[in-house]
Amino acid sequence: MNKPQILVVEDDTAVSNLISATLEMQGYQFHAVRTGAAAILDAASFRPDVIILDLGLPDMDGVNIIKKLRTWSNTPVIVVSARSEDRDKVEALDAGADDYLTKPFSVEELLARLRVALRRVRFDTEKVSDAASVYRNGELTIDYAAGCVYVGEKEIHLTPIEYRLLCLLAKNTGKVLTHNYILREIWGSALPSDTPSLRVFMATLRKKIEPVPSHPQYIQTHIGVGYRMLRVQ
Amino acid sequence: MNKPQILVVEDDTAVSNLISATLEMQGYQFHAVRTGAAAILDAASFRPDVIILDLGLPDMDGVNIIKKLRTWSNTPVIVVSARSEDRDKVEALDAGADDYLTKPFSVEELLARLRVALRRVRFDTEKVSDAASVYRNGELTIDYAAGCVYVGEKEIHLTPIEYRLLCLLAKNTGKVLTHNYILREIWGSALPSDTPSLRVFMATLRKKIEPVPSHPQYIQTHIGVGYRMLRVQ
DNA sequence: CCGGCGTATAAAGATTGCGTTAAGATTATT
DNA sequence: AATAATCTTAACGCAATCTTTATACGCCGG
Repeated sequence: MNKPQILVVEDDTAVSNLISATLEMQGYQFHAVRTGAAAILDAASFRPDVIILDLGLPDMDGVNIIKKLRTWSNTPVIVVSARSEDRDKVEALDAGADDYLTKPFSVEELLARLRVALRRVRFDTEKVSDAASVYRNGELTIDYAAGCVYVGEKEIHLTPIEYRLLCLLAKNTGKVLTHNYILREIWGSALPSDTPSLRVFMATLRKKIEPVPSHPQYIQTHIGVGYRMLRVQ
Repeated sequence: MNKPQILVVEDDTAVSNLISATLEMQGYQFHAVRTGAAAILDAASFRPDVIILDLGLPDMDGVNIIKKLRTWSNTPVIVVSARSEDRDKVEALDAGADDYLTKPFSVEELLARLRVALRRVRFDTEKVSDAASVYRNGELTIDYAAGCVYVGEKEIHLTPIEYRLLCLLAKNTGKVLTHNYILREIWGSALPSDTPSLRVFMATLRKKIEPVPSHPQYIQTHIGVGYRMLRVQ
């Protein structure tokens, strides 16, 4: 394996420099960015092995960055945050972060936790070839990095849940996803009361992406089971 | 997936009880042991999905437990320790631990980090099990992961009960399944009134998968007993 | 050849689950 | 605090599915 690539997302220059200097000294290759938007773009284009993410960025909420990332990537995320409340930790970890360090942190500990993350990447590299950052299926295009969805040439607007739902289906094109699985993935815990909600979202999603919503081309219903994204053409 | 299995290794009764009670409340299955020797034994026999390990055990050094474990297992290990020195953390993490929590810890945080570890386990096993999830018999193909059935190249649509019925027969190819057994497996309880229903389902299933439904190739009737899936070709 | 037994098949209800709409509640935005 | 966007909930018509019922078929011993 080549030199590990690390993406550092941190707006505080002092901390960023500290981390960068440390990584350099350890022989890692890295990119440093200062905003959430840049983080998402870089995660897609540079394909880092691990992401070190500060939660307190100026432009986006850190948890939302993680969620957005997790729609298409499994790259380990180590959160570095000034917030030390349990709530913050739980929220970030449940959103998909792999580890959480509270500032001020020890450089040694960060490096150790980084090694843990890299160990895992090495372990399951090639087993799960990380998805591409653009998904195409028929007329449908999802640009994960930008968070945009197109039907043909036209960009369409999706609400957050609609977007995550579509990504989930797209990531599992060809597989039937059960209601419970979808509910767990999108809502976290499967409150059975949310099932009707899922139907509503499917309806609105189909209205936005299907040429003829009453005869779905992309999203197929499996009655009594769940839904499935079909490969078109 | 089944209930996650957790192994708790902790000699302090108070902490052990706290963790156990919490796990129980969350619906996890767990074993609690008090020594390093027992931990190694249980990790081998019990095959937990995650191990929660206290470093300060009476009989062995915690780091050595991890090292020993890592010679043959990749089960995620979450360390819980009273030592908060960087040296200890680095040592444990580099020995193969996946996470390190310092006592006193918040139960919420432990649970969140546990979920992170379980997420990884589930992900790994999913990818592995995918390979063995296709059944082939003559022209018949069942893709368990995708939940689809093909006859030749053509996908055919099955209702939930038809699908479960076919899977049941397929998983017992060559064996005769009695009416009662099938009724219990598919309907849960064997109400004898459902037997005619079973016949109807067999008929529709045969119509969908058999080239000549009146001369079944796959599903054989054993009069007075039940049905059997035959190995074709 | 007949009649009983168990099965296959068809068709007719009964039931369940889905899609859709719209209104109310919640959350984000300004 | 007001407004807009989003999410949740409830209701209802409709379609798919399941169960039931009825009839026909084949096998076997008399």
